[in-house]
Amino acid sequence: MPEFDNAAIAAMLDGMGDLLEVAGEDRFRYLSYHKAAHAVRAWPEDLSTLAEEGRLTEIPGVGKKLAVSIGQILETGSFPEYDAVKASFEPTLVRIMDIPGVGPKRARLLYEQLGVKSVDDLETALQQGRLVGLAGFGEKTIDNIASGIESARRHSERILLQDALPLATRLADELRRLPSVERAEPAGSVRRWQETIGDIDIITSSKQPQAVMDEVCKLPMVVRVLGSGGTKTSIMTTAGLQVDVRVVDPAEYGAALQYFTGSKEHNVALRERAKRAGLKVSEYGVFRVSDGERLGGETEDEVYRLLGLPTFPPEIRLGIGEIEAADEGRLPKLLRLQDIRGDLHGHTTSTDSKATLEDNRAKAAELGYDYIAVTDHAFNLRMVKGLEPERIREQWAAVDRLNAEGEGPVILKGIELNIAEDGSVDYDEELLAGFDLCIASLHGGFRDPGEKVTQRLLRAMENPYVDIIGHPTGRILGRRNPMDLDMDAVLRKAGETGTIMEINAYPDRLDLNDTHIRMAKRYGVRFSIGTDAHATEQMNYMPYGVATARRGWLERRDVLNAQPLETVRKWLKRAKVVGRATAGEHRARER
DNA sequence: GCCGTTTTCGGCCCGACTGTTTTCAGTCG
Repeated sequence: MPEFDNAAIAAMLDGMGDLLEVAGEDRFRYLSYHKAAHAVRAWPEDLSTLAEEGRLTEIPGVGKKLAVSIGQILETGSFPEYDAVKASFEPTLVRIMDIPGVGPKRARLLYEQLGVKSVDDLETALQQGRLVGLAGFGEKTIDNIASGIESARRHSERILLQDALPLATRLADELRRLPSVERAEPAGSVRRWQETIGDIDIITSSKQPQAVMDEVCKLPMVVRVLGSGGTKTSIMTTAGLQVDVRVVDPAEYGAALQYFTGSKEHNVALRERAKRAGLKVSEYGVFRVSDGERLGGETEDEVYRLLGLPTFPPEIRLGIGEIEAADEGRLPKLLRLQDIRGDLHGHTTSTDSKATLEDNRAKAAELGYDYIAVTDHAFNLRMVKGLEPERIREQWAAVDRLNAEGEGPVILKGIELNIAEDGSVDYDEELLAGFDLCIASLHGGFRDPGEKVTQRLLRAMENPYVDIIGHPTGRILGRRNPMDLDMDAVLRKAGETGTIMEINAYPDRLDLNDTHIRMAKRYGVRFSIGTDAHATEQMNYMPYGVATARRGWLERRDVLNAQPLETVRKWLKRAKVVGRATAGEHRARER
């Protein structure tokens, strides 16, 4: 019986919601499954624990019925209602709803009339001309579905934030320079610093909307104009990314920015709350329901203020309880980029980086850091010339020389250890004790059974010289799935042993992710945000790590490298071991 | 299916576009 973690349960609830939608069920019934799935996915505790303690209904959107269903998923891997719907409709059928223009009604019609069960089936039916004459399928609709299949295939993979954010920022800058434009900002998932992006949204305000739309089409980065109307223009850029630029009246700018920033779930929660207060929120402003009067919407601050709420940082607009937290005064004071005082994960030319120790220190100085750690690969990672003990001692001597110069950020002697099959790490204890800090990471066995990789990590965390676990789940966005870890056990162990969890800021890792961070915080875990730079310019990745931490509701006090150097040393596990040994030696000498 | 500072029943976010229609359903964000 495979274990069902929160993500797996959420996926099953979403699947149920999709199938109920195709089945023509009541809208609110299938939405309740999606709503519960969203809450489950973000819930910071393992649902198996909640189930044991009978607390499943504490999750918003999970009532008596769904609590039973979730219990059944945990025990049997499914639940009867899901099995029943699956018997009537092919689970692959829901995938055709990913095609623009195909929703539940058309999906069902295609299934019942033509026996279409998948995207491939649909494409075949289309080529054979079998859609012609189907009720509600005119010529235009059929054309749109044909191009929809193509674009769904092309856009199935999402773009890394790293690729989307610079483009969105540059485009907003260019738009702001246009005489017709008053304000312009990226909205959507880019503004929320979501790890991957579907498409880019830019909001502009202007008194001459048509002029803005015309200018957008003429921008140098435009390859093709996909569509342009009075309020929205869609373009394909030279980088192959689709961008929607919207223009609104200056008085509506805040409401539009708020609305298009989302997330959808945040907006729904916001509107529900507004409604209870006799207000209505839309992309045009905030209105009083009783007389329809518009109360405001020129700025985002105004929108939130009218609702009696603070302006939420975009990163936490996820609809996972932030509004309730604000009402109860529980909103965190989020970590900021300027709180970061150093970077504790980075490599040099001694192993597989393009940068030298001096390069890294110079870059750290440029970034205004107080300290930096060199954490090259340890011996057992042979493919990148992991360091032998002699070369470590050479590096330490080099670090001592640079630190003795007394200029620039302090360099800490670190290492990125490899966690072996049995959970042990490189080197002997004496050498390990000589480092200022040790990161330990898994560099293989990513597809091993969950039990095995979990045990490896747990064992490593018991090691008193392992201060930090690097990129804990091993995922690489778009290329490698996270390991099948029991994250609840891992993060609990981190809390128990005082092992710091890394938030790897490398844009295709962002590992831990926001959900795991919230889970870990409940166990009192502390975090280190490291760029894992293999070239000096990659030290610029820190904002991606900070944004991930913010999405995980972290504050300055949760983060190791947001502390002064003395505190960094105190938080490391070795402060106890090495500190105790030193104190012991000291006492011995006194006798 | 969930939920309650009007409610344990009757609601459940808001608006726009498109296409195929004669007043609106389906889809989307």
